[in-house]
Amino acid sequence: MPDASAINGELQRRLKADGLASVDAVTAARWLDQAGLLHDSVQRPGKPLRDLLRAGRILGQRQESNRWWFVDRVQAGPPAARAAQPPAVPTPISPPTRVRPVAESGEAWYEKLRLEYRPERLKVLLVAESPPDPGNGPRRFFYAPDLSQHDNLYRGVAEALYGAEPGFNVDSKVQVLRRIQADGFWLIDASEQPVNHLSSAEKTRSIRASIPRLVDRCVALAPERGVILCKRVLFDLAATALRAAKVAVLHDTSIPFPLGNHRAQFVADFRRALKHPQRLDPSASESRL
DNA sequence: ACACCAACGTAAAGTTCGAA
DNA sequence: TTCGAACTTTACGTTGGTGT
Repeated sequence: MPDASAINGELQRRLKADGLASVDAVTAARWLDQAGLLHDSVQRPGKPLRDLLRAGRILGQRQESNRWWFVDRVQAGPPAARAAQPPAVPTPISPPTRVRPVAESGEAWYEKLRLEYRPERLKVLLVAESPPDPGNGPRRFFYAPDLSQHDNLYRGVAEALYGAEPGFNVDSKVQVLRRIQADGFWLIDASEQPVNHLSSAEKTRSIRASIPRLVDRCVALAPERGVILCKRVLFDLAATALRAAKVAVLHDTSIPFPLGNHRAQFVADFRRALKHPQRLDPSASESRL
């Protein structure tokens, strides 16, 4: 009989040591095998741990809608006592205690710019993937005052909102950002750390891990009309969770990132989303922005 | 232990834009 | 005109979860 207390202790210890908010069942099973606490199955990796998960014996266990199991890091407390709690109840970490392992300086730069353009009255919350990792080049960002050739998201949003107006100049970035702010739009990122330098698999894992916190933030920000997810993978990973949390997602299909030939599609989908009938407050005014 | 199915991960292809 | 960068889409093999 596996020692559930020792297993829970080891999983929480590894999550804390690695600065992770959650871990998938297969990785967790590998940890336990390495620690000599639960021998993993070679043919069916993760199987022994999944049996414990199905029995509801793992602290912080969670099963996604796609049936995949995860173990979340939980707040400090006696593991043995908490392991006996009812199974399959998500135990998310509250935002103030979440581990943020990467240097704050870059993040603070993004956050400062973002806050400069936070609208007084938030109508539509735009969600992007993450701030871009500039590599060795200058930092880039949706809310950065300089317009670079890589400002695809800014160009897409500006085009969608104001591109139909004669004489609209997308190059006046600061003025356009102020107008976006005045019109009640604000952009946040699903992942607060850049993920564009990661492999597609790592990127997906990173975004998926950020979804619970993204949902919390969207609920807290409570945009009047709802959110628009500005990339296909974001819609695929977050739309269901957002709707489950009673956050209105203003489009029913994924919207492509506004890059190159996909910008026209983004603009069309974005404009359609703004006409979406879904509302958080059915009594809200019918007037458009 | 096995079969089945859905979801995932990865590589390759496709598209556009800007620079040379 | 060509090439490379940046990114999405697609196809297909692999993997994970479940029921028996």
